[in-house]
Formats: sequence, C-alpha cells, structure tokens
Amino acid sequence: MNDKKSKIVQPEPTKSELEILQVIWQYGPSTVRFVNDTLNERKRIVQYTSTLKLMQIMAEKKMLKRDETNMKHIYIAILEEQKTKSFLLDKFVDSMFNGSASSLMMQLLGNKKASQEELKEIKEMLNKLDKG
Amino acid sequence: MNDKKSKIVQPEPTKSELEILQVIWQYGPSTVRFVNDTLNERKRIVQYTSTLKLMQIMAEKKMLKRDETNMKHIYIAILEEQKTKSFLLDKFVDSMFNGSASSLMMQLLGNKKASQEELKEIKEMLNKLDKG
DNA sequence: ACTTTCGTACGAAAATATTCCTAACTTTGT
DNA sequence: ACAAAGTTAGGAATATTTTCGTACGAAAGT
Repeated sequence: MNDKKSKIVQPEPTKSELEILQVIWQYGPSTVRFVNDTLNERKRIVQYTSTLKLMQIMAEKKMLKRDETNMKHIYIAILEEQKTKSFLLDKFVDSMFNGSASSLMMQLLGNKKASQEELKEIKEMLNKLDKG
Repeated sequence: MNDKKSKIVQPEPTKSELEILQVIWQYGPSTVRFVNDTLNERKRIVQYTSTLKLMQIMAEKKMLKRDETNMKHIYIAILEEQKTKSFLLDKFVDSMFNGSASSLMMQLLGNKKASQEELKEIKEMLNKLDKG
C-alpha cells in the first residue's frame, strides 16, 4: 500500500459549501459571479470575494474543479449530487433517527411539509417499487 | 411590546450539542458523568470537562436546565425531542431537497437504509394516515 | 490613452465551535 | 485525619468555518 491515504472518504461539505454546490448542481458549471449573484438573491448577502474564497477552498478540497482557460474561471462540481445527498441523508438519519428511515418518515408525515400532494406521490413511489 | 426579543426562535443545536441531547432524550435527566460515559462508549473519546463545559453552555443557551440541589447536577432537556427533530428535519429537507418530502423519500428508497422491513412499516403508516 | 469595471490571489480578521487545563471544593475510602 | 477520587467553575488554547480587505492584473467603455 503505497498511498499515504488509500481510503476514499466522502468529503463532508460545510453549510456554506453546500449552498454553493446546490447552485452548481442546479445550473451546471458556473462562474463565481453567477454563484455569488444567485446566493445573494436566494439566500443572503455575501461579498463577492467571500464566495470566491470559498470556491477556491472547495477546489483545493476537490469538491470542485475549475477550468482556468479563460479569465473567468468556470467551476465544475466534482461531488456528485446524488451521492452527496444520499451520503448526507444517511448521516442525518443515523444521527437523528438512529438509522431508522421509517422513524424519519413518521416525523416527516407529522409535518406540514408533507402535503396531500406529496403523500400521493410517495404512495405511488412505493407501489412502483413493489411491482419492480 | 416590552420584551427585548419577543420572537421565539428554535435554537439550533450544533453537532456536539445534538449528541448530548440524544443521550438525555433517550435516558432522561442525567449527570455529566453519565452523558460523558455514554458518549465515550458510543461516539468517541472526549474528556469529562469537555462534556461538562458543553453542557454548561447548553444550559446558558436554555437548551438544558439543571437541578443544582445536589452536588452532582442533573441536566434536564428543555428542547423537546419531537419539536427539535422536526425542526431540523424541516431545515434539512428545505436545504437539501428544496422542501420536497417526496424527493427525500426518493433518495431514501434508493438507499440501503430503507430495508424491506422498513418499507413495510412505511406503507402501513401511510395507510393508517389515509383511514384516519 | 485613460478610467472604470471586473476578475483572481492571498492573507488576515472575525465568528463559531470544541477541547482541555488548572484550581478549588466535596465526598469517599482507609 | 488523611489521601484518593469525583465534581464544578472558569479561562484559555485549539480548531474550524466564514467573511472580507487589499493588491494587482485584465477587459471594457469612452
């Protein structure tokens, strides 16, 4: 085993890093300017250089990679949306609901978050799983 | 309006605070010693005084209150388990799945976390909701 | 050509969260 | 009575995350 670190670990994005990832996942490869504007619109006011810094750090951490061919660097997500969300959801379920998906559902169904609409969707989803 | 701050906000426990809350939620009012031992068993090594300090801070923040009648202070959860978990789940769904409970379910069902057993439970749960 | 705007790099400050050392007091065991 | 072990208080050190100021170069507008 020659590698210093042979274990590949899912890096765990911080809250702010996640916000940035969400933007890039949604819109694809983006400039700092675009990400920063989007964050300011939908989240909160933050200086351009703060977003820049964070995205640079994320590139170091290999969460993003960047295309430097042009002056305006383009940042591309390395962390995959599905894998990352699945990983974080797992951790969340583990720590909050002792690993029980159904406990989480319980909680969710007791929430206003789960509307009639969604309940229907969820049921359909389950039925599909059955048949498949 | 006489209050300095009339808005009641759900305090958001940090990761470590959450670990402590979990123990107290599970076992009820506890001493620092008990919480620390439990954390060391199931989570990770941490000095007694670290746990103590954290629990003191949590008391200041009104996440816990303490009974000081005896030398061994007893810490009691003020944050309610259901409310807190529901609140955090909400935030999680909002930030990760754009508020969509069914998206989260999707993800969950694609996980090994949702076993056959659990799928069954979840379905029963949904059926009960229908009839009720 | 000049000025203004926009971009990156870099370091440092600020804010937050976590850990633990030391001191002083209490209880327990011998 | 004394030593050992357990307890809290408080401050400080450390670690982590987040924010932003400053410098400087590139591009765009006039």
